[in-house]
Amino acid sequence: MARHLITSAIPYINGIKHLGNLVGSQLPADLFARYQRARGNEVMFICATDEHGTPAELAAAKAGKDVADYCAEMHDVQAEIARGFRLSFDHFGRSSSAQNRVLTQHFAVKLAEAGLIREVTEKQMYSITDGRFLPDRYIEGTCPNCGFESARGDQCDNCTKQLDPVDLINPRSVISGSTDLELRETKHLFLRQSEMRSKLQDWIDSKTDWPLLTTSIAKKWLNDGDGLQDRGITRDLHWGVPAQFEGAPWSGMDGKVFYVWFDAPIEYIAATEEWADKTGGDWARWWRTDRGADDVTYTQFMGKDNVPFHTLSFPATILGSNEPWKLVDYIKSFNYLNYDGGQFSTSRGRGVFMDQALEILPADYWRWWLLSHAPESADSEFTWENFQTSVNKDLADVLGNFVSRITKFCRSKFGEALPAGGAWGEREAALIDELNTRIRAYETFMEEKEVRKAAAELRAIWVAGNEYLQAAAPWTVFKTDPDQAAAQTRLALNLVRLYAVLSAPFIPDASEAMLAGMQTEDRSWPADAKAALEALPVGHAFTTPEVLFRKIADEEREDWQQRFAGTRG
RNA sequence: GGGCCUGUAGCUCAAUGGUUAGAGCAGGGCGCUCAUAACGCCUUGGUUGGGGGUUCAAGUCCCUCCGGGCCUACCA
Repeated sequence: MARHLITSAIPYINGIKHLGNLVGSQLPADLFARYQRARGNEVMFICATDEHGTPAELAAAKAGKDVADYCAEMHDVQAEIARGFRLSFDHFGRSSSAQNRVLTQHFAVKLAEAGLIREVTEKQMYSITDGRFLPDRYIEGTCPNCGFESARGDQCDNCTKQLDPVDLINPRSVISGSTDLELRETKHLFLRQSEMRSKLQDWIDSKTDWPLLTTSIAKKWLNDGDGLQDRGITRDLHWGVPAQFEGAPWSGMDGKVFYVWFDAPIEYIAATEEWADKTGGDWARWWRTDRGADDVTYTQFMGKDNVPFHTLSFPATILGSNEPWKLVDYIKSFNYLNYDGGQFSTSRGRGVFMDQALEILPADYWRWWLLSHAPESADSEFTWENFQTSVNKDLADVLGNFVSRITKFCRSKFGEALPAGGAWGEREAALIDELNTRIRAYETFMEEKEVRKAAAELRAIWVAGNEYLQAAAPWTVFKTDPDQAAAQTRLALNLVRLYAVLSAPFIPDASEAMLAGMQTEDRSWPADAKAALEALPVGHAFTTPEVLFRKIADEEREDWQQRFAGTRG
């Protein structure tokens, strides 16, 4: 039995994520996790909320809440929504956990022992009114290049020129609007990634089967300009893992915390510890190659914005520690999902957010569309028309109607149990051949994390059932040869169970509904289609399920189109 | 500015340099009547963004121009 460690990029705590965030990491990770479990493999599927950083502090302040309370509340909200989408995490952790604090500090010490931490004193903008140092993006002013009045400290959105906050004319705090800014000296810890460059380069070069998107971003960072740069791993914030602690090999870091991007990936490990503490399980056999993790296959899922941190920073942390931690084996990255001619926008409330999606339709509808249109090779686009068409055609007509037509046919002609009599012939043999071929193809696409191709293959498997029924025509055969019609009907009812098993990673609720209808708990993966189509024997009782997927009407679609065009309300 | 990705049928997407560029949806025709007005079969539709080049052979490789997108290290 293979062992799969699967992590999804951890969503930021600040607010509810939109469908683009979902399809970029959590959903495909869940698909893979469910598939591996269905194949009988041992799976540890980890996700968490990424809770530290400036935006969390500001969002909490805006909500008038203590940041810890705010994060706890938002974590529960996100966890509830994740359950709603049937994301099957073994554990949904929190980067603010005690386990992560200990582990993050541990890694920092190990990196320091390896000579990979250096202290840097630099000058940064401090807002006296806000009482905090401001990240470049939290400073606005007039662009010295083009005169644009809302240029950010890092870049002017009008002329795209790269800026430094000190370049801005009349700089002000984005938070308070205050112009009471000054440059202050501050000391930070830097991870000497430049020292790790050739090691990381060799590692990336060895990953010839990774998505182009993943390796090209990594190589860009490795080779751009002077090559991989050292990176600050601390910040002047209150909310985070304290950078000064008992046993720290440095001093003068009081009141500072580790940068979110240092502690966030470490949370993958810490979340597994959280899981172990909760369940009594053994986290080390997933993460320590000296403690049983050497046979683990580790796959990460993320949007393209996360790639540099997962291909370079986090591996630098792992490798630099000189400890036997499990390193990622495959990084599946995704492009962005756009919304109806533009981008999803959290700030402008443009697009569909996860909570809203579930208010409108059940999880499976969204899961199917998102996964079958996953932005793998390029950015892809959500349109309501496309969504409506896919749901109505693929789910309602092809799959749902198949279940409906065969169960109702059987009920009316034979009653609600698999009828006896008849035998299979050439047509059935041909179907079995096709199914075997397609199921093997489906497995291959799933193993390769080719999400859209897997979805297309699954759909083709559904279509094969309709083709068979149409060609066999048991409703006609029944008039002259009821035994033969019974054999055909038995096969088709077994197809329903087979479809439930194969479709479960994509549409778990519908899969359960199909199994419930067939009154079986048999979820065994079809090693051979012939055997799978004999799983439910003659006389096995079933119930005719309710409509599996309802159709989306034009009026509904238009209504939603209006509702989600502008501001979230 | 630099780097990367991308442009293929009306739409969404496929195609290790190798038959006549393929699917789904939409459109047209036929069939079926078990079914959620569902299903099946057949079919229309392409100067592969433009131009040039390499090659026996180019959607695929090279150059160039045009369009779309992302990243560019202190948002996360």
